[in-house]
Amino acid sequence: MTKTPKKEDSFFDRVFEVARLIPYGRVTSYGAIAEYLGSKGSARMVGWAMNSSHTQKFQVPAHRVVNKSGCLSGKHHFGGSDIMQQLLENEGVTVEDDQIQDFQKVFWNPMKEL
DNA sequence: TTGCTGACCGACG
DNA sequence: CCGTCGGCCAGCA
Repeated sequence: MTKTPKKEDSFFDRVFEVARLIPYGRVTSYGAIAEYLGSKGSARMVGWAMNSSHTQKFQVPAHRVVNKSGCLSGKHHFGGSDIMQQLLENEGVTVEDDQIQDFQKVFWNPMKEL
């Protein structure tokens, strides 16, 4: 038994779960999700989880997750194009120079909303 | 199995 | 103001 559980209550799964809860036209930051999970210092894992998000069967709106500066830090991982920006603008979010405009306005806080 | 890296954040000088 | 470093956890070679 050294192994475990079939139940995947790993840090990653929680990140994906929260990411899926992000409403349309809203964005959040890695630190916000990490803090919501109770590990404020593990913001890196949130970003890493997004990288592994493609391994999940659920579609994870990683394009709605940006760094605390509102900058599309992970846009290079979406396919090498401005797809991330296009998706955000498609949802009504204004993005310029890889940076979200009115970030505070479209910012979605999981701790506050949930 | 061990070790390194990674889409961040905050603090320090 | 800007550059540098540490910390957090999990996947991958």
